[in-house]
Amino acid sequence: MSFYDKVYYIVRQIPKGKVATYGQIAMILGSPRASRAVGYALHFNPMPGIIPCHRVVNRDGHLAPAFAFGGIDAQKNLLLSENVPVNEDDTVNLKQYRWDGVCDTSGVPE
DNA sequence: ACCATGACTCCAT
DNA sequence: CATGGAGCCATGG
Repeated sequence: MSFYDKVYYIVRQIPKGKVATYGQIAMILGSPRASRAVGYALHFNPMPGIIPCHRVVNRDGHLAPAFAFGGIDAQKNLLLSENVPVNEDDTVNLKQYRWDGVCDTSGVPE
């Protein structure tokens, strides 16, 4: 499994009604500073319908400025559909909605 | 191995 | 709070 594939695997596991940050995904993959590579991975192969990238936000909970599914508006709409409130600033309350699931690569296929 | 790229993050101004 | 510069990482040429 490539780094990117792991990213997709992790993102796919984000439970409905929760969001994860690039940094958190990177941390789960074992490289807390690879947030950049994570974002790049999602960008170059978003796999619509399979990877809920709308649940992936930056450290501020701010939605991606270049959401490929139809813009931030679409991403915001998707989050709202999952009971995840989005502020006027296009941000979510990480304090309450940050994904606190598994934090290791135990179940991540190589 | 080196350079360039990018949905990131941190620090300084 | 807005803007700019530098650091980090994985991938591809």
